[in-house]
Formats: sequence, structure tokens, C-alpha cells
Amino acid sequence: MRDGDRPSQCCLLLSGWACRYKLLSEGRRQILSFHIPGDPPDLQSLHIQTMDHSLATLTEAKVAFISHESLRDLTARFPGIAAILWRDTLVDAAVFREWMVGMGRRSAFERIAHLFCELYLKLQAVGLAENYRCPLPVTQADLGDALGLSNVHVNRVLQEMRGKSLITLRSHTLVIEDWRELLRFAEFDPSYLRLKKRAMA
Amino acid sequence: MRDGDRPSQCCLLLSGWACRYKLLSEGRRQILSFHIPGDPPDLQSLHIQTMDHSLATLTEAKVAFISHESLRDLTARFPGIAAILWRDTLVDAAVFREWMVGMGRRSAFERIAHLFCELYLKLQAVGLAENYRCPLPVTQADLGDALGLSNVHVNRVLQEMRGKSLITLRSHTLVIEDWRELLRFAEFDPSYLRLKKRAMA
DNA sequence: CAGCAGCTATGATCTAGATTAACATATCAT
DNA sequence: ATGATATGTTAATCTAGATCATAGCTGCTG
Repeated sequence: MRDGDRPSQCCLLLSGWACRYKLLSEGRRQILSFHIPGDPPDLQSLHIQTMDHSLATLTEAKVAFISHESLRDLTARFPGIAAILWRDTLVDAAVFREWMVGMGRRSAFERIAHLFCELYLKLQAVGLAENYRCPLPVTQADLGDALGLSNVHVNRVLQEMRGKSLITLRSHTLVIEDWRELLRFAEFDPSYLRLKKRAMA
Repeated sequence: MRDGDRPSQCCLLLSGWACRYKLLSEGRRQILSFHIPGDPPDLQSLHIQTMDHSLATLTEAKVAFISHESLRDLTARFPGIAAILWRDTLVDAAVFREWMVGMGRRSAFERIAHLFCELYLKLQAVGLAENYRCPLPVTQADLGDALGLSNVHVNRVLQEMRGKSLITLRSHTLVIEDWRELLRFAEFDPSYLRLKKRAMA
């Protein structure tokens, strides 16, 4: 789905990863969010007709579609459902805020560390990660475009993290070797994700 | 209102400016949004109990409070009102997305230009700006904290903009001397703001 | 109307991260 | 297997913007 489209349905990611992004001149791209199974990546289209960004899959993915019509009917008849969906869009915005803090005020190292903490917890919450091991099916260029960094610098920071025995990252699998330390570097506070409490230490 | 608070009411800004921000270690601050009269700067608190950021006024301000209780009652009984408020939070998120693009992929000059375009149009929409002249009651340090720049660099870019006869900025009043050119530099597309159509050229 | 505090302005220096350019390693299609 | 194309890695160089240091404003308080 592209910037400028006027979709008539929302989708729900059933498997695989997706991302939202915007393009600027000279090939500049900003990835706005990563999406994993269980996410409704374009709920906003229900109330904001034309897309102000694009949506793409990053892997093979399975997607369910629900028409705006039926969603509107549902939310009009069941305010509780409307509230739940509304809340989801508010958590989405909370993640945007955290990313803004990262891009404005965190170093490259802190930014990458923070993103890894975020992705791990989100994956864990839907049962796709455990033992500090999770899939990470994105390229280093994708990470750069998400964090406002060049692919070269992303690579260097990853090497540095490996050097510090913080993580390993091979064949699209991230292993967090020292969760406590990674949290500390990132100044990561998971409360913005609004996940059910679990062992996060 | 502070990060971590659990407010029992939402507010509506009647006059003056406010901003939302987050703090990091070593005094780093990221301003997340500016708010002008007419904005409900903490609507998210209706569905997300604890604040993940702080809210402060930037000027003298008048504020109306509406209890969560009455808002919940209102939205449960009138799905149309819920939809309108929900939509407002979605536009809020669209502005976050645009700021993320700025911080990740725009130069300091482009970022400042973009912010000026955005603020001017938002003020114009509520009748607080015309003839390319609007109030801007924030310090250069505030602009820096909003855009991920140092106050020194903000100052230098402002000088550059004055040098190009793009703007004047004195005693908290911004005058856009060359709107077309400012738009062009910023790669600004106003559609994300979802304002009623007006003369924007 | 002096004096202080918060801004704005400007120069000098430094640095995190960008850019460019190889080259190496996967992954994939035939 | 074999080339083709997307990734990852590393080094050398460059630069936008940070940091540090002053000084000049502006406006407020006593």
C-alpha cells in the first residue's frame, strides 16, 4: 500500500514482518515502524482516508483484511470495541514518541540498543521470542532507515555490540547476551509498550 | 503534568502554548509536540492511564479540564463523538510521523523550515495567523529540543534563513517572507495535517 | 536604573556519523 | 555448479552539527 492511497479496508498481520515508511527526495527513506504478527498496521486508515505513508512487507507474510464498512459498523454498535482499537492506535503513537526521543537525543549505539529491547519484548509478548533470542528479518540498511543512520554506521555499531558481548546477530536471528546491560545502555523503560507484565529482567 | 502521572481528566488548551516532552539522562530533553489553542494535548490519557511523557505550558495559558468519567460516558453513548476524538489522536500520530521523517532524514535547515510551515498552517487554521505572520513564543533552545539540534546550530540556521530572506523572527513573531521557497526547501506537503482547504500557496 | 537572569549571537574547535569505495559473503535462479 | 544480485564488512576521508567559550542583548525585579 502506498502513500496517497485511499484504502477501503484495514489489515491485520497474521505472520511475517511489515513496516511503514515515507520517502523523500534523493532516495531518502524513513521507516516509521516495524510490524509483527498480531499488529494492525493501518488501523488509522479507518478515520484518516488517504494514506500519508506507505506500507510494505519485509518478509513473506500472511494478512487478513477487514473492510472499513464492517469495522465502522462494529465500532458504532460496540463502544468497548472502539475503545480497544482506539487504545491500540494510542500505543502506536507512544512508540512513535519513543522513537522520536531516540532520533533526536540518543546516540547511534543507544538507538540500536533501544530498538532491540523494544522488538524483543514485542515479540516475546506474542510468543515469538524467548530466552533472549528472537527473529530479526531486516537488513542493516532497514535498521539504518528506521533509526536515521547510514547502513555503514549501523554495521560498525553492531560490531561494537558484538565486541562488548551484548548481542549476537546471525542469519536473521538476534540473541541478546546481556539483557541488563543492553537495557542500561538504552535507558530503556518498557512501560510505553503497555505489555502485560512478565519476566523482563 | 509529569511523566508517570495518572491523570483523571483531559485538558483542552484555550489560550497560550504548551508542549509535550521526555527527559533522558544528562539533561537531554526531546520535545514531542507543540500545542496551540484548540488542541487537546493529552487525549491519550483517556485510554492510556499512566503518562509516558510530560506536559508543560510554554506561555501563560488558559486550560479547560474535562473528567475522564464524563468523556467515557460521552464516547460510550455517542460513537460519533468517539470517532471524532479518535480521529484527532490519529492526526496527532500523523504529525509524529512527519517529525520522525524530519529527525531521521532531513537536514537542520529542512527541519526548521518544515516546522515553520507546519506551525504557520496550524495557527492559520484557528485564526491565530495570517499574511504569513504568526506568533512563535518559544526559545531557540526549545526549537533545538524539538528538532534534535543544539541551540547554537538552530541560531546559525535561523541566521542563514534571514540571509536568504526566507523569514524574519523578532520578539516572538515569525514572518515568512517567501512561503513558496520555504515550502520547497522543506519538501512540505500539508496534507498530513488534515486541515480544511485554504489558500496555502 | 542597576543588576541579574535568561536569551541571542558568533567564533573556534571537535566529533559522531556520513560518504565513498573496495571487497567479501550470502542467497538465489538457472 | 555458476554466475548474478543482494547483503555484510572494513578502511579512508569528509562534514554537518555538537561543544565550548564569550559577549552582547532584553526584560524584569528590587
